[in-house]
Amino acid sequence: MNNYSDIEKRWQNYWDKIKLFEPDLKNSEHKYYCLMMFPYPSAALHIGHMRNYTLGDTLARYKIMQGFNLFTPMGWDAFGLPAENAAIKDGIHPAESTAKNIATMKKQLREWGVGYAWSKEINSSSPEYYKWTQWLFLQLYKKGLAYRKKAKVNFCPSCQTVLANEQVIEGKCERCSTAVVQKELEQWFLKITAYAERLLEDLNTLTKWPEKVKTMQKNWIGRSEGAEVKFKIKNAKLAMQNEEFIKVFTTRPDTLFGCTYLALSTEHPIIEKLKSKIENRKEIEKYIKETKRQSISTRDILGKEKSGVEIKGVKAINPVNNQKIPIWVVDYVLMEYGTGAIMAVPAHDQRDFEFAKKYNLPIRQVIKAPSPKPQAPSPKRAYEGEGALINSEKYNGLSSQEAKEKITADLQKKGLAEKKVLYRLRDWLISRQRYWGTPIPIIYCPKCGTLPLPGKDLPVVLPRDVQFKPGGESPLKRKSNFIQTTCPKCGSLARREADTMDTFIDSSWYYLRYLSPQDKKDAFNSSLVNRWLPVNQYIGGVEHAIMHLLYARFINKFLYDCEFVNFNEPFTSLFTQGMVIKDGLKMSKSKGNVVYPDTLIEKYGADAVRLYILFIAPPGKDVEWNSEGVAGMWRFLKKVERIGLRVEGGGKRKEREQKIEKNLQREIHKTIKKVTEDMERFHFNTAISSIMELVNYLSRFPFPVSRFPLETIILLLAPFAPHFCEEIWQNVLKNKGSVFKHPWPRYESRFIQPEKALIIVQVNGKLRAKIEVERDISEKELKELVLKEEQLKKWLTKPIKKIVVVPNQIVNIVI
RNA sequence: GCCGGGAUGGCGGAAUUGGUAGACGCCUGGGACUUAAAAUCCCAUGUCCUUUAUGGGCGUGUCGGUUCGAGUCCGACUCCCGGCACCA
Repeated sequence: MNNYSDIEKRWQNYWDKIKLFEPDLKNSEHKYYCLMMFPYPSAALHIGHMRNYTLGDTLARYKIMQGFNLFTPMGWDAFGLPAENAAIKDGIHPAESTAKNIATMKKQLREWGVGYAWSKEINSSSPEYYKWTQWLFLQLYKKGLAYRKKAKVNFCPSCQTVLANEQVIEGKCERCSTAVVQKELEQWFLKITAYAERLLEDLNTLTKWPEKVKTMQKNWIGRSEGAEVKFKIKNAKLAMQNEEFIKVFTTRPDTLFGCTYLALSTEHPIIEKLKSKIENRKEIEKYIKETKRQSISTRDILGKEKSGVEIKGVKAINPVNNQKIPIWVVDYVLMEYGTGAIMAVPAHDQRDFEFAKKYNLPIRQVIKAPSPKPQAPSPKRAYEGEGALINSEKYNGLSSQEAKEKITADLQKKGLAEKKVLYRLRDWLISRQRYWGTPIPIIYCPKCGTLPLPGKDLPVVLPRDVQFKPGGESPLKRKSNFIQTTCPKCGSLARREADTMDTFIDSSWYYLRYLSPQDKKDAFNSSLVNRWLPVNQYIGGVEHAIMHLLYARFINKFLYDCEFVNFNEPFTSLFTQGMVIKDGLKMSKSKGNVVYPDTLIEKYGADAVRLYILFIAPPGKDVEWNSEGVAGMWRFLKKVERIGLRVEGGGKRKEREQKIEKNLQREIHKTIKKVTEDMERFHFNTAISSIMELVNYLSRFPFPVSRFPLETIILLLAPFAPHFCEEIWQNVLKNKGSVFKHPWPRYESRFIQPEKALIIVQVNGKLRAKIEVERDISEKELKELVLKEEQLKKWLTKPIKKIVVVPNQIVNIVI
């Protein structure tokens, strides 16, 4: 083969013609829904993308050969920030650039031999799709799961625009370097917290998800059991009747006696309330102003060194011992989590410990670590484990567990504490002050208030004809014929919501739409969806482990509760692929380290590149890209091709199989077994290497050989190198029909078992000899054989203490 | 800062359950074939020592532990990567 492009195109057209990837959706028997996370249509796809899609395609082709009724659709997560930025910068309409990118990507996917059920293609930015994203929002609204509240955004005063966290670089606007400020806006939220417990609990049912993803989700939801404790505020001027409290949440009420100060978030409302009593008001106000976060991102807030200022003139009363303790305003307590205030226990919390050291606050040990690891709070660390209470008056000697119960119960009697379960998970802020997204179907009427758009009026169409200003303010806001509308209830002049939705909503339900992308009546066809879902295999980047996968699970559960779907979790099995790294960084256009596969494909063919990309590492791991090895895969395919030219004649496959030489027979069946097992666990790299071993074995074999070994190799290789294998299968081996319509080969165990066993003989765990013996001989016989071995004599210089025998494998002599 | 993951030759990696570390491929060196080149084939290729036949020591990020036996399990640490709620 020398003209790859022609041969590859021919087979790509052939697969179209035989509808290899077009499923029969009416028949869901033996179904296999293989789903790749749909991509954002960025410019051209690079090697990193190619890795993801060949991985999915290889699995899909393997499943076809196994006889599954495969459904593997593809679509476009087409709304989002980059297209809008490009529009602002270059004046090209997002719809235009998106369409162009999609065309490029489809062409590339095709050239790679990556097949999809293109008749089911979806695009989240088309009105046919986002109409139903809006419908979904209305369902959530109807059930009280969508609500409005104030929330902060990054705002660039110079560009007059809201910035994404990504656009804030060290507190400054990425476009104009102006210091970013925070702005409070009324925004829409989805009540994902109402599902916190179920999202957590049902992780247990996801047995085919990677543990690491489940752990990350679990920690993200962050369920903690503890108590909310009230600290009274003392001030000379504060009368008893209008007592103020500061509430804190703690998982460690057992350490209450070690609490030596309270720490408040800079946004805690009590500061404003106590204003008149604070002696160092100026100082506090100055501190709050200075530390006013320049970014709303947690990593910026918690990533820097902690600081704080003591509030003078007021003290808090520790409810367990009535001790007066200072109150500090600090920058390491988030208003969003818990009560916005914490009780600080420097002896038993590392952050508090460091803070106390810095500002010379008292550190009081109240928990004694259980021996044998006596761990007093050393000069360097807090002891964060549990243990026995000390310095805690009547609770001394109790275990942490007992003390938690008892102290909480005692405080509860006095109305000073309450048992609580707290989640770290926050509600999902979905409002975006941007153009290129799904409009939120809400109308604000001066008389009737906030109203959902009636379903019959959907979709709220995103106006095409808008102006993108260099400043970057959302063009929807200025589009008066979009904003102005009439109230669906009273008919008076009303205003549309100008914000659009987070694109994560688009991607939280798309897997349902694929079954009926042209449906005009419903978002999805429940009866089809219930037969074809949950998705058998979901494949995507590990960077989506938390947000996208949690949002999709949440929306699915919501739809389940509404009885639109009858499955509780959308994705049965999840595979997270690794990233392609170049020069130590994730390959991405913004980092300027992308490698495009096109020239490699031109030189070596798509199959060699596919093979190489799957060969260099297991698909779950990150891999550093180096184009040099592609040639090796090309050589490998050439070698297979040469064997193809030297096989002999016809006969029935079964007969050919019988005639084969015994050792070759064993190698073939061993390889089938190995490749099949590797396919199941996504170890495509070792699957390929064992096919290579068989090819090496065969190429050293006296020729001609019968067709059976080569046919097997072609079948095993077909999912990886589809064009090449189809060509050999049909045009060299002269088989009728597609190689993918031929069943995946099966192995027979009886051919695999070797007669002899190779025994590794060790002395004190070090390899000293290898001997071949009959399989399954008794331990006694084996020991005798081993001890007779000449080459061992020189090692057995001391008396033998013990002999460890692992049958058919290893003998370790301990001297 | 917090959560999750990773580290094995010159390079990508293999070793699936604690049992021969380095499969397979790349790079590099040597040889065969050839008028020559390409292609192909063969050999070598962790490292050090003794050199020559055998061999032996060391070696899976660092330090320590468990075990007859550790890349794999446990503890502490270092560095790198992903995520941290408006990139998707």
